[in-house]
Amino acid sequence: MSGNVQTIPQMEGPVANIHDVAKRAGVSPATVSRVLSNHGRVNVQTRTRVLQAVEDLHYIPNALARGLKTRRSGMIALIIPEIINSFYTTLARGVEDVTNEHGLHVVLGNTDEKLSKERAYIDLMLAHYVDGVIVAPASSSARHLRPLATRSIPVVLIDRTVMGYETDIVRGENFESAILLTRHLLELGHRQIAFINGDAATSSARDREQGFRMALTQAGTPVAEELISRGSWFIEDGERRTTELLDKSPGFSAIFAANNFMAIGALRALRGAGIRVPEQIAIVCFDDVEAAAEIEPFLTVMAQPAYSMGTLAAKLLVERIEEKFTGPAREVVLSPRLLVRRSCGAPATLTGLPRELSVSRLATAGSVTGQSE
Amino acid sequence: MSGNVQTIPQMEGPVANIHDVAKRAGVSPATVSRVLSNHGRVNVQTRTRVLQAVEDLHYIPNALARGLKTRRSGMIALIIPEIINSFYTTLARGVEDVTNEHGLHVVLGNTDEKLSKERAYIDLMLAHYVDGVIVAPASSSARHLRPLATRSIPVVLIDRTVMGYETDIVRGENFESAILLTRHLLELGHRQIAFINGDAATSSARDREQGFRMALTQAGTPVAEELISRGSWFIEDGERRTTELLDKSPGFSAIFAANNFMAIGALRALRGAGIRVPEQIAIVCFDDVEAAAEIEPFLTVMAQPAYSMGTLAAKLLVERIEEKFTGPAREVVLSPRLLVRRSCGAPATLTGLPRELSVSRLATAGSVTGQSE
DNA sequence: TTGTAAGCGTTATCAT
DNA sequence: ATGATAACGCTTACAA
Repeated sequence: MSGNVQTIPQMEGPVANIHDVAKRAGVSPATVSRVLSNHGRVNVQTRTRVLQAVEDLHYIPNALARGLKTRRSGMIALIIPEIINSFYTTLARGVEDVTNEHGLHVVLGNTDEKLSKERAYIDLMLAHYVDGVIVAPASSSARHLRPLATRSIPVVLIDRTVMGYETDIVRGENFESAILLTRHLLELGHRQIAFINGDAATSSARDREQGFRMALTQAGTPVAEELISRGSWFIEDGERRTTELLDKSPGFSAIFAANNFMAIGALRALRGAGIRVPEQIAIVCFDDVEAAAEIEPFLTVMAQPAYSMGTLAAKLLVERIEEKFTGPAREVVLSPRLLVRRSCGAPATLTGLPRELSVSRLATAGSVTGQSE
Repeated sequence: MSGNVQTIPQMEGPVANIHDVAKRAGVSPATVSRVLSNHGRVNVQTRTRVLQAVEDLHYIPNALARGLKTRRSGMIALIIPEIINSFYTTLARGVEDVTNEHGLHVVLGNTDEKLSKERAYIDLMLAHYVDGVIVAPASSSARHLRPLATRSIPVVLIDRTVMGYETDIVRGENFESAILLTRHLLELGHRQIAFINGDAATSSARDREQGFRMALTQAGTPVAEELISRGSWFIEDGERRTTELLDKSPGFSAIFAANNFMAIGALRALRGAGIRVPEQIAIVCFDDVEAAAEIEPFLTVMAQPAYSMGTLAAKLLVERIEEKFTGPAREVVLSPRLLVRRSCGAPATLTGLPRELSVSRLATAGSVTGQSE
């Protein structure tokens, strides 16, 4: 096995272009082009000759040259902030399944929640003339999205809003869902609830926090500012800030984490401090923790329909790309589901339980007034 | 909020090109090009004038035109089979972190374990003249990789081998690791072990199965063919086949799942059948189940160093792209780590436990003979 | 139905 | 140090 490896550039022949194919098929480049892009009608005889030549020469049309002419690439960009978070990857699967049906390819960019990376990806995609962009923005800033509109490249926002940029958006309902999730804790008797929020630069963080505050206010429970912590969406930060809260403002009996990752971080912190979950401190969060929940039904979560968000966003985008729809910006708001799971404390009762123990749906029209965004 | 949305193509101005920039800066297009691609030397005065014009016009160089000329795109493609599997996404993070340092952008393609999708992505990337490709192949087929070599586009395989194509590869050690993992079960007293394998078209599936067989043989335990099941790598398939095994060949006391997803599927199946894990049937698997393990230390796994695999593969690729290394194909084999976790059965003992309870490293040079690939 | 030729926006070569 | 000019490989009027 080791030893007799050959060098890499095996058979470094010249790459065939459309002229080579034309010559071999005895036609003009224009005809080859017509065959390959299915435009003008072409004799079935010559068509097969051309296809044969394409085959023989392993011809792959140069997408750069083609795009330079047509200003289209057949690619759409999907830009997400956390590639390791299953919420965004299942969403990506949804996008993919729809776009592939329309002959479009998805290229994915991970921004790591950094505006700078997001900007770089947008520019990259812009420069490559992608046909459309779906982006879950790392912040509410929209300046870097402008050039897309200028070039009339369709954009669909997903999961998060931005400010001052009207475009199609598919997102989860955050405000009322946060109210419900908070109420769930209140009903269990919790009064001192810590809120571990994500980056306040994102709309979802702001909406969820407002929902949290509203629920407390409605219940006549004072909002303890010292129990509200903001930072980044990552596991590590959730862990750090939970530890911080335990130090500075102990005494809370529950934690509301604004996403799944921070909930895991909080869990780590509590375990590290020798605190049992949920017996001593309960945790709930937004977004599901799929695989984890499979292994042990645990953590009550407000699960967003990630896959559907992806398919819907993709549909909106494809409609724009194919110009089936040219109207004003649309907003699709999907309702998360409250999944109440049992803790690990009572393993005997787990066997054979259905995977979702309890599901409550959000009413589409909420009772809360004045709340928008 | 609802109502007064404007239409999308706000400010659909013409897009500036290099001529516009040149005109505004009072220079020739060639000079603009020189400034932006840092080639020939250019007067510092004119340089700033050019950059000012670029700024003013929001000029973004057309990557298609540029690539058409230079045959480079500044992008590398990363093609993975399962975007929802954290093994591949953490690997992707590793790739990203290294390539970004070198000014290269990663575009990611998900093949869903389908050769057809992999082929489509390779062709797409080929057509777009990516500077390099890292691929975790869906099968051992290599035909569709040939054109990459023809165009001397560097390729690094990751996680899985292919047949008849010599190129750089970074992979986990599968054979001996499977032996160790099997031995772990044998030492716990298990004799009837079911093996839920992934797609036999992938090298990792074959190697892991061979390791499994070898461990049994070495221990003098007969290999029960009816307990070996092959199929796809997905959760659902792992679940289906586990149920099948429970039906047709009951009596096993442990399951060796060839990856994390099938282990989750197996767990589902066992739960569905009212079987307690690991009290009645134990499960071990390849690849970690990070988030899940955070929530409840569970499942003994052979965890591969996904992030490092990504960084290493990226380093090899960058070396090829920058032509720092032009030698023969290299093979990097990383050793997984056996993480022995406690089951959920004894929650009282969990508090404050370190996250990795026990770690054993593979010897680099194994004692097993004749085994390669 | 097919061929001719111009042009997409860059970069590279050659002058100046 | 900078400018003119010819490609790069394709598509698309327009001609035949």
